[in-house]
Amino acid sequence: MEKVVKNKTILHIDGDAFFVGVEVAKNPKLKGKAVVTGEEKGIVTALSYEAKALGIKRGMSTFHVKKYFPKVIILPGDYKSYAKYSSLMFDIVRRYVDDVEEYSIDECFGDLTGLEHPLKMTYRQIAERIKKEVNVELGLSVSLGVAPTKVLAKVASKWVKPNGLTVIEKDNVKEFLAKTPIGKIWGIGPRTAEALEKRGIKTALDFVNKDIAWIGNNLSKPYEVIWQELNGISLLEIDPRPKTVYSSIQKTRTFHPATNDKLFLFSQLSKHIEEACTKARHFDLVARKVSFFLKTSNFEYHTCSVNLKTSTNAPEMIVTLAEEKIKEIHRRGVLYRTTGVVLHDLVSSDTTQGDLFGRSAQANKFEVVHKQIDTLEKKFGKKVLYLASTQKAIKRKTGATEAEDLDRDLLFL
DNA sequence: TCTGGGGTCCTAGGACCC
DNA sequence: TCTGGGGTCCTAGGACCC
Repeated sequence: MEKVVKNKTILHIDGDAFFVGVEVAKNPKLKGKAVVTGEEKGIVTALSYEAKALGIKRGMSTFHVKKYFPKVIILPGDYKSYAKYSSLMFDIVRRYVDDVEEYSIDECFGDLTGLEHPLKMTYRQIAERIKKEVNVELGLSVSLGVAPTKVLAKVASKWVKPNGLTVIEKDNVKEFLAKTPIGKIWGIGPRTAEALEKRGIKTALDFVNKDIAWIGNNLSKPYEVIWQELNGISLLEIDPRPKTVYSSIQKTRTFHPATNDKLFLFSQLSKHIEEACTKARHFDLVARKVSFFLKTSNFEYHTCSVNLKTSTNAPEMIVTLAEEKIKEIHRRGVLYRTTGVVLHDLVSSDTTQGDLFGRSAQANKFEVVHKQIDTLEKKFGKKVLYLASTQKAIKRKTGATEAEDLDRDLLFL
């Protein structure tokens, strides 16, 4: 049987300066003002168009903003609200579209294919309705793109921003691609863009005009997919599954100044392990592999990873491992700016394997204890209990006094 | 871009096995 | 002991995304 390639119509919605958008929706007095979020992190994580116009950029330190742009309003991130508005936005899309992929907190894709007749609207009209309802009901500004593939829908939603709606038809794809620098295409980052530009490929149209064989010979597989998608052939599917399955969980932290203090670095790792394990327990996942890294002030990674004999989400054994392994990767005289822990090969913990091959009794015992601690912490707030090895990281972070530290010492496991 | 934090996927190359 | 060739599995690391 011949495989029928169906023409698809994909919708992409992108929140405009989403975090700030939500802040304005919560407090309309902020409308039209230069607003940034990220106070709690010390760097700008999102900024209003008015702030952008002043020359403020993402990643700029809030200290710098305060000093040079004293009128800018700096807000702490309110991630609970962002998540709430996000899911309200996706719900509006689901009024019209069955298959919705929640791609990130402020973006989703929807498969509009075949909805013209049942909804008695053109694709553009469907998008207009969704946009209007998000604008009116949530007070959020969003930009929408409608196109034959996901990659083209991303091009479309970026075309007019903020508050735009752009439809790319099969026949006018090339007009859009001619005006799109190759590095702006979803999936083509700075490395690949630079390599392509050196070979004379500057726009997405230049890329599409290359032979598919050339792409295959010079680039890796994902770029062949991008090539097809830009040519209007839909290969990337909408994945409507809720995003609760992680294949890895990581916790990292950068600190200043960079340091060589092994004990401090270890206790940072210890804290990361606890946090990562807490998240794993929340999703009932256990890790089969864990890796640790130290990042130097030159942005080099010193990594090591370990396969766990017993998969687990309890931090004790992992912390012991980290203590050994840090000796291997830590070097004298090197300054480190970031520490990180990644739990890999996560599998559901309730797929209880037989005792022989499964989790050891000890791992299970720890996990049960931690489940109880999790409940306790939900009641009394975060960080009621933590491992002794994490102490130094907590101390340094909060700048707590000796007396306060002593108080907390009583709660050690 | 003087670079925060949390994810995914792909590939080259080594180890090991006929 | 030396010689092929081929397959699979795993690892580290790169590149990309928000």
